[in-house]
Amino acid sequence: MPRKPIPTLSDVFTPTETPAHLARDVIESALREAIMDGRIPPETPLRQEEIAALFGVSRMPVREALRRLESQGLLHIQPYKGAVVTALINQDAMDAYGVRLLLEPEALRLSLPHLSDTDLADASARLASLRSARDSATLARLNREFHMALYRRAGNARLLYLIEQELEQEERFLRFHLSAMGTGHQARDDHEALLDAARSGDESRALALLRRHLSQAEQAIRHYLADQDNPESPAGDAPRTAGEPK
Amino acid sequence: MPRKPIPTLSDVFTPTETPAHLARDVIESALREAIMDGRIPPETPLRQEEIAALFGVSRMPVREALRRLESQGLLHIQPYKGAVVTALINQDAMDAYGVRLLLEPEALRLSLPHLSDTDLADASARLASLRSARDSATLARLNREFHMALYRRAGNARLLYLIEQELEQEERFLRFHLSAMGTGHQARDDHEALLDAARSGDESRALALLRRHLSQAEQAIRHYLADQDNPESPAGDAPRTAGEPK
DNA sequence: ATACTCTAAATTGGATCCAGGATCCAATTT
DNA sequence: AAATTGGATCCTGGATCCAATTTAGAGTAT
Repeated sequence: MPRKPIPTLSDVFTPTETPAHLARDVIESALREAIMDGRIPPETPLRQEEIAALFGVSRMPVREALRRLESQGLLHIQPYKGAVVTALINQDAMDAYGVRLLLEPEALRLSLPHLSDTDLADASARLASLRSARDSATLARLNREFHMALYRRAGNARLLYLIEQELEQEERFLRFHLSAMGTGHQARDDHEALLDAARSGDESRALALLRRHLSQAEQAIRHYLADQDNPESPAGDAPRTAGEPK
Repeated sequence: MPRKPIPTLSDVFTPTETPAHLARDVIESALREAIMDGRIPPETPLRQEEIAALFGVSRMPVREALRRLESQGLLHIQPYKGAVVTALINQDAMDAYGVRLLLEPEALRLSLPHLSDTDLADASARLASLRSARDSATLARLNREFHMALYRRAGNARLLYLIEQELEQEERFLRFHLSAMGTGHQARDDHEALLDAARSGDESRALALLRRHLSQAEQAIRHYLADQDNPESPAGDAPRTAGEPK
């Protein structure tokens, strides 16, 4: 009996050459999903035996799944000590915004002339959903999908792959911290203007808007992280990662 | 007597950061090396049992090593069919040059003001070695090291990581095809001029040279690949490498 | 001879077992 | 009481065994 396949967008890059539901693939997808949407918070140690029991398999497929997740940067494995979920975006990882400021405008520039009405409608649909969505997880996902919809026709698979990597990292961060940051409306206006520029095919305006949007997002996160590390107004209590061992 | 009577053991023993030589890590490194320098050519199927026997271990550490190499893009694994070494740069992978044309000039721009005499000496040393090196493997490696030496001070770890990834792919390709391409001297002049511009801190000239260098390298490889696929003198041709099975 | 079917060998996926390192805790020492 | 040590326990790394799948080959019918 084929189990319900877990829809992962990484399937976009691996053209579903794995029709069989191998345990290791099921576990890998499930763990990635769980890590990405925060059900498994950062710093959580992953015990092979525990996961194996959870899925009703032996430790073997778990081990192979963990190895792959490590290569994808979601886990950190130390010999004889095990795997822990990697931390979210921190000050060091802010470098990614510098990279995105290079990659995404170029992707948009390449994609703009080839965007179809369907593509624009897809992006618009995400925006509409963004307005009504309440939970951070959905908001973060829609944000990524909106951006990718605009870049989709860039015609450079490698470029799109790298951008998606960065966007997934941001998504994971936003799922955790978006509500505490409270900059959703800011980004919404940016998105509206960006989509409008894309619709009219105004390249220079669209690129300028995207660059500004990314810069502001970087600044927002940078300030948020700085406040986390050194809270000046401890009114809104920062949910310090308690990390209670289960 | 203020003299310490007994030196601490940490002074006696160098705190080596790599104490454990796990089989899977040894195998992973060995296989990557072998794939990168061409001892295992593309399209080669890798049999777990064969590799295990070669290293005198069981299939288990081999399997974990293969998993990681797959995530790193060196292998392609299909369920129940096994792992094959991925093909080298092909027409599809030329996308990478578009990405490099974005990333590397930015890295050079960021790095240029902070390059020390030591960094420039390192780059110069690579150039000197490039002049005397004969085999493609060494040439390809020195090419990568020369570029990275110039970018080293960019101060954006993520950017440098991505560039290194792309350079390693190119290195792997060049180890195979550099001798057949015969464009080594072309690149040498580019490198000389680039290093000169970097020495004088002439940012705009250095960036222009780098962009031209990358564009020409892309064109050289593109033409080479086109000739491979569609040779002007169709004599006894090499086995056609069955393109996209789509 | 060619195409087809079915079987056996080859190969990978997964389960179970054992060994070695890491961690925690009590016992001993200072 | 604080620190060190011995050892019990947990967890991971690797080996071996069995199951599932693919592939190659023998055999048969057309």
